[in-house]
Amino acid sequence: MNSPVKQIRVRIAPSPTGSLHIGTARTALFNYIFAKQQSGVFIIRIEDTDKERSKKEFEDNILDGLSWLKIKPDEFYRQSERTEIYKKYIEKLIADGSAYISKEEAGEGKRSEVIRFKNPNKAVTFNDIIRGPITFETKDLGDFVIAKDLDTPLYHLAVVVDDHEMKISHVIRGEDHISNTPRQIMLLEAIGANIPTYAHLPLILAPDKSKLSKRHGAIAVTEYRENGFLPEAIVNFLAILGWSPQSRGEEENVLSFEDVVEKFELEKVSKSGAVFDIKKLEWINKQYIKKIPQEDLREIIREKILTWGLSISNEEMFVRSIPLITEKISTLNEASAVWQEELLFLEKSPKYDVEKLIWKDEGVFKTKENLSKILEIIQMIDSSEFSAERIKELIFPFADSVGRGGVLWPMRFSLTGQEKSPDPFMSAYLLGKDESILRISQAVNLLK
RNA sequence: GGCCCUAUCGUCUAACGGUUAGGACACAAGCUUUUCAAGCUUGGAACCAGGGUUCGAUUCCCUGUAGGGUCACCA
Repeated sequence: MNSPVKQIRVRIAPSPTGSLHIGTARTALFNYIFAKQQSGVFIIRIEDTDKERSKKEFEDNILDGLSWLKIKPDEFYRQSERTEIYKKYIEKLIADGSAYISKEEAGEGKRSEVIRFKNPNKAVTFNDIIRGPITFETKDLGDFVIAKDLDTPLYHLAVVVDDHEMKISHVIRGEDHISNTPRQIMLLEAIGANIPTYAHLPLILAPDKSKLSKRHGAIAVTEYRENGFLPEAIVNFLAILGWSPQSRGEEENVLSFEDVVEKFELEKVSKSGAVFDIKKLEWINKQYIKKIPQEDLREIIREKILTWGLSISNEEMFVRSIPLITEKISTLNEASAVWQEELLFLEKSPKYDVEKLIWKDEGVFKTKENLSKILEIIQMIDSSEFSAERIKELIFPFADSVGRGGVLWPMRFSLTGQEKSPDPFMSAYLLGKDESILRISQAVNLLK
């Protein structure tokens, strides 16, 4: 039989009982990448059959997060709106003897009747794309419950009916679902459905190698957004966590979404769990920050600084400092920290103890002399060519002639009054010629 | 505990029987800035153990060990 190429249809099936988990995001991403690559259809299916635990706010959070990561569904469903469909299947299953109504021990607020699947007790084997053949003996699974009643389907039933109705071709999900697969295959067979192809992704692990969970800190995608990570960086990081592009020695780490779609191979996804390395995420994020155009970055950084309740009093100094800030930060939020800690001297005139101007045992007189000479040099520089490079070029010969420490330290300190700051030339450039002259003059006057 | 999955530097990984076991993050050192970062350069760092198969195993098979997942009227 010449079967035509089957339409690829995949889905991500989050249950809205918590915020978008980083692991769910990765599963969604891998499904999305696979769909894009195979010209398939990507479906988001909200699995909200548990009325007690499902919350609209979580559904919103999940959808927002996915949309922020630019993972957009071609089709969207909500299980709570499909009760009638499940009901038909449950009735059919009961009618043909594949399921039965079971009387349960009443007590402790539990129901007295549920609907159980009649386990045929057989060996079920499926061929996992990532792991190869996996076999289970289903007899120890028992007659599991598939619904509380005709109008209240449970997880396995709803998944199976939907995967069938939605013609899902590939089920790509987390490794924690491997043990659910035999139950679902038996149900699929019972309703006469095709068995989709399965691919179980390795889990994302915490540093202690256990499944990543709330107690390990940030796991919600929205938290990463709030902490100044870029969606492109998260997508890039998640894509190479458990998968790496075919390489000839040199491995590429910074990949655009298009690159990933082009190079991705589901069969090449690794089998073992991967520890979530925040340091690497930060490094990747830094690479993406560097790609943002200066003007855009300026406004993003401005917004970050202002929302932190900090002020920007001199626009020119602020604009000049953007490349420096960009170079230093690996998340957007760090911009405010840099502004507050290392660039505070741009906001207010330095206040310091006079002795701190003196480098080691240079002495007051020598320091004053050096500072005066620096002042002289800076005054000579034309405002139009007042750059860190130019200042350095002119100060260096002098500094080398009398000893660098005695020149560079007082220069930087008189300008900034801070223990930590950019180097003296950059500090002078950021302040501008006039302000630099003013601050160094003040330092000269303080030295007596 | 039963069942299932997994096993290369600290971490993410490359290698598809023969390599000085490669890269990235992290780490260390040097340079630079005589501050702190960033940046650049260099360096240290791994095949879980034992049996097979083979001329030859990190690679294939088995056993052990270790780690993980899962055992709901949750998903």
